[in-house]
Amino acid sequence: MAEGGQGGGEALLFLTDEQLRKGIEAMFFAYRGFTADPDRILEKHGFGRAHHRAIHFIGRSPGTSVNNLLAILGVTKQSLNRVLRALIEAGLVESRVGRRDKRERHLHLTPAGEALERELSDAQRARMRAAYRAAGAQAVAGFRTVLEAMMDGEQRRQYLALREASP
Amino acid sequence: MAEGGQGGGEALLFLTDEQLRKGIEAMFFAYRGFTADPDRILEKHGFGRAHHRAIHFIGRSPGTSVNNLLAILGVTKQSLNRVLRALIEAGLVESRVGRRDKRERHLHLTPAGEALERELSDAQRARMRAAYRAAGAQAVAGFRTVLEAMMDGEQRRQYLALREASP
DNA sequence: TTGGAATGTCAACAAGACTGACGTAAACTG
DNA sequence: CAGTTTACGTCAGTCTTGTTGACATTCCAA
Repeated sequence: MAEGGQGGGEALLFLTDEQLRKGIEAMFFAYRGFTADPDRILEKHGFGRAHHRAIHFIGRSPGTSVNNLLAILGVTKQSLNRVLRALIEAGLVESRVGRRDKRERHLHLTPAGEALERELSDAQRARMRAAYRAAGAQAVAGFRTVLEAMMDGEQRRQYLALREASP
Repeated sequence: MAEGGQGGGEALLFLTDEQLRKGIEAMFFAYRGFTADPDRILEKHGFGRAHHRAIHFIGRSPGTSVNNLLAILGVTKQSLNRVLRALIEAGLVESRVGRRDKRERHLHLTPAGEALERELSDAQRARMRAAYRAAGAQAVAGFRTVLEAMMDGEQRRQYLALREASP
């Protein structure tokens, strides 16, 4: 179908409500699959999704400040703080007082934190890899394109900022 | 087009960890965008995401049983019951005793429930439509293909079952 | 130097998930 | 027909993760 060439075929785009609804439901079910593996691992360690998100983005941007993490995660600082405290107590995250600005705390994963990060992202990558393989390269490109278009402006800005960091 | 993605280029599929990570982060940020509009509407009415999910799937499959809804949503009956009770009290959902099997309750949206369902799904469809338009037809196909591949087997079964209902 | 802004912490609360136990009515089964 | 299973509802208690509000510390600029 849609051999419209990479022109992409705006012309072929018949968007019935039913098709849109399928997209919505696909997001719902796929997101559950997307979080299923990490959830199982986290439970073993007594953590939840909030901890996963913190670990992910600290691992992604070592030395990030609490405020920066706050902006990415879109939660209140009090909520993040609880999560962070648990991770620091468990010895997975280290919080270093800023050298230039002592109000800031710079966050890093400890070796144990890196190990859990790897365990979590290995699982998630394995699922993503399988899905990508099953779908093919063109599908993958389309997948990313639609997801980016679905973000709010601010979210897309943050997403692309992460992208820059490691192109 | 799913199979082997013919032009799709399995050959072109270089799945670096970095690329996979981008896909993971895209899911994270896109899902936030995906739920942002409904969340705003729900707040006005004093409901949450859990209510949205129930409303969506009742609207999708009118007359569905509690047990069926339970399976789709993947929560406990206690959790669903709290949500359902609120929706029934608010006059958005009606629970009818089954005719054939009187143990069952068949769930329907009232006119008010349908109105809220429409308000919610209009918002969500508008975003989905904009994303689809921006991405093009091929991207849309790829998007759905990858999402389906990302589901667990049971989830995919349920997703496709909904699909059948209205092809 | 002093007051405001930024950063982070502690405390209390709410939503929404969970488990476990129990009750009722209807349907099924030997 | 008696006993078991199924479908649903409810009460009670816990956990995670979000929320506000109040407060301490640090920096910076008037």
